[in-house]
Amino acid sequence: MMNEKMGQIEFLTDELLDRAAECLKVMAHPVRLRIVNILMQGEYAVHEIAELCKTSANQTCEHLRLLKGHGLLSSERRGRTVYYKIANPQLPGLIHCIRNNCQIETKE
Amino acid sequence: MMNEKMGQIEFLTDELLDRAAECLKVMAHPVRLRIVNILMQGEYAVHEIAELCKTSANQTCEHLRLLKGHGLLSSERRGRTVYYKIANPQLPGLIHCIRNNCQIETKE
DNA sequence: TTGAATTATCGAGAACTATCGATATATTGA
DNA sequence: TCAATATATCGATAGTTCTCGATAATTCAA
Repeated sequence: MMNEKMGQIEFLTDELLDRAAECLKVMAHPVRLRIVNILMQGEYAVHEIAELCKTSANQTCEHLRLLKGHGLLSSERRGRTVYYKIANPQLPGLIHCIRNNCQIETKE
Repeated sequence: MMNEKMGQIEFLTDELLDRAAECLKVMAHPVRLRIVNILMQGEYAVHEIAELCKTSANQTCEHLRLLKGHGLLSSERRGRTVYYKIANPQLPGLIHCIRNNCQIETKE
């Protein structure tokens, strides 16, 4: 069926698509995008992130936990403060790409 | 607070982050990623897409409707067949970027 | 006009995600 | 030890998304 259409463009594997969808689901939240955008400048404490994102401490923790759980961030405690930073080097590239390609109309 | 950290990297606006998150939510599904990946090769009929994605006709229609509703795809009926194609020129770039940057471990 | 093919929509239930308040844990300093 | 600060977790609720079967709409051909 439609063999003439095949060729030129690569077909992604199911496994890659599953992983990509999973990754996108994690990123598909305005606060989590904001967190990653902030952390592109360096390491920040949870309370600093919460303040910059205007979200409660516990919500901030949950977002951070999710991002960390997917290997996107890492954390380090120093005293009673926990600092988060970007752990996955691909993340800034993804953010730049989203910035350039997600200027898409929002409707349903 | 932490003024010394500001600078170098751009801060995205809330509005852009909201739109980006919305866009990512639409893309954050393996079948919808597959559909876009398929349509990067050209125009396809609904039943062809369903077959290639191994999904039922009605589910395929719903995914297509969602993607079309966000301006990512467009459709054209010829006879009793409806053909879909990519409507947003940014989409292939986003797919390439996802392909390159979403090689991320899947866990919780 | 009837039936088949193709696409689209609808409704219900399941599964998942977000949010919030309450509470727990960890660390420091008085 | 006690209180304060900072972070993390828990449980309930609300909201969203997914999936599936049923049904509707459109078009063509017999």
